[in-house]
Amino acid sequence: MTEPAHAHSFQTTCSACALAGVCLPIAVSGDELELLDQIIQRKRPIPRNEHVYRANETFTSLYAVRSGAVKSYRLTPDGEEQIVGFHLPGEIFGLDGLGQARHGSAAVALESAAVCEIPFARVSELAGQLPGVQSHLLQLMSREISDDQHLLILLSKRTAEERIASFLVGLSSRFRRRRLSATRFRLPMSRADIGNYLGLVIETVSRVLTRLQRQGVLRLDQREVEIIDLPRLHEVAGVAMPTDDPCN
Amino acid sequence: MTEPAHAHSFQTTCSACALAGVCLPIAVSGDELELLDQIIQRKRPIPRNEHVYRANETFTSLYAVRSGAVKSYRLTPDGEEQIVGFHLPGEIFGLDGLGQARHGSAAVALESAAVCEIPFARVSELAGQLPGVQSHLLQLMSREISDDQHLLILLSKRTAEERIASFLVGLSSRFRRRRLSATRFRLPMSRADIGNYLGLVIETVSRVLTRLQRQGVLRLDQREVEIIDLPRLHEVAGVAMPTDDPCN
DNA sequence: CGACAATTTGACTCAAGTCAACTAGGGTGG
DNA sequence: CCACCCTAGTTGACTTGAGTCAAATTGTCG
Repeated sequence: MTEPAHAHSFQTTCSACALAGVCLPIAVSGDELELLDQIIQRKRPIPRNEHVYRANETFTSLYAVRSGAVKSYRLTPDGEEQIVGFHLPGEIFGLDGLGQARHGSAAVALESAAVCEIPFARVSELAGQLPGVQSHLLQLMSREISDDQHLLILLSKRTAEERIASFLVGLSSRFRRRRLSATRFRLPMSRADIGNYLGLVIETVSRVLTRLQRQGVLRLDQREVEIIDLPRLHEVAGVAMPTDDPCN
Repeated sequence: MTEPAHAHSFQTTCSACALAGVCLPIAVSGDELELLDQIIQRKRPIPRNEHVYRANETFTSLYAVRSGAVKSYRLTPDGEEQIVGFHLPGEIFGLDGLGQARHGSAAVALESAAVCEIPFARVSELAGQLPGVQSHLLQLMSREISDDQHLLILLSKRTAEERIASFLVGLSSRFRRRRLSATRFRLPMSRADIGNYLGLVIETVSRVLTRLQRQGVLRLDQREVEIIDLPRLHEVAGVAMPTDDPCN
């Protein structure tokens, strides 16, 4: 929006980005990537609690997280928020309002975050020409559907302990994918956010976490997590989490 | 699969179909529709409990319900099924495995059903040429995302009563869209399916339904529903259901 | 007509929610 | 540098909505 004509303001090109291979261009090669690179805008950092977009705003762009973390949520009819996803570096968000003209959800930075903005009109054009982009787009959307459906299963059939274990396992593999430690990381979201996402009250989240800690499965210090016994955590989870399950 | 070379075996063309305007071609016009018509295959009726596709089968086609009803479900890691959607005449299903090579869910007929099969490779081609098709495809997927997220909210924050009321309200508007009665219809699914979908046990479904009946909100006779006080039902629901909420 | 499947109803249980203190950090301003 | 406050998180005691188990009822179909 407030981006100057010369869009490449903040940092590298896609090909030089540390997140290449995690992010959008994964299925895109050579000159395709170059084209893409020209339409992606790197926005200045977004401070904690600031919105990337709000529910009902006109849909113009997809976004990729470069650093920090973002949550997206919907408003329930009674005005509460329901978090529908957390987005870590290298992940794309904002797909929801894609067919519609407006966003159905809102996205807000959990901590100071940098995002790339990808004007959809341009991607759409590209998609017409490059089947790689087209199919990658569809892949992203179907992954989103998959993720939501995994979460559905979690919410409709799983106990508090299973939900939280799954959640942590899921985070763990997302960190691993970025070649960060899968067993030691910092939670970018509050207990309240975790609870909201998993359909639990904050007290329950807290209790389950301390229980897992007492059982020696993990160690917690504030938002720092160390998973001591990952196999055990998998067992407790029983079910795979969104975005970490290769078999879709 | 077993379809003869001459694909147009069962019934009309899209333009003559009673469901035109509800189904896929809604955003497609004139000769586009004709093209589409040539790639859609009308399969012979699928008997109750027979699968349209199974989880993990290679993804080849989208499907549209012509008559009857279909549910799609995922298998949880412990082998139970989690229903993720019900599909009524005029609705498209099978979008889930779209980006992936395989279906993540399975689809099975709830009652004897007729479906149209839409080979995706052909649609994909078309989409490259006709932006109308392309954008309609995206629209379908984002509606699916929306629907799943509505269901998420339902499951994570709502009481049994609210879930069931929402479910009925949702069905009601889907019947209305087909220009059928919004207040008198037959449930195509069992109580067990409703419960599974809404994250409730069958006994709870039954109890809530009888309670709503006692309160004079609706009348039930087996699977026949008559909604006596739709506004009241809306109130009880508190939240809108998947696929009936125009504001995405 | 029997057998099986689907649904309803009742009695009891329990996982998670509610309410209410309490604790620990993390700033901020004097 | 410290007193203070504010937010995030933890813990305990109690309540409750929905699940479990069990039995009765109704519908369906060979």
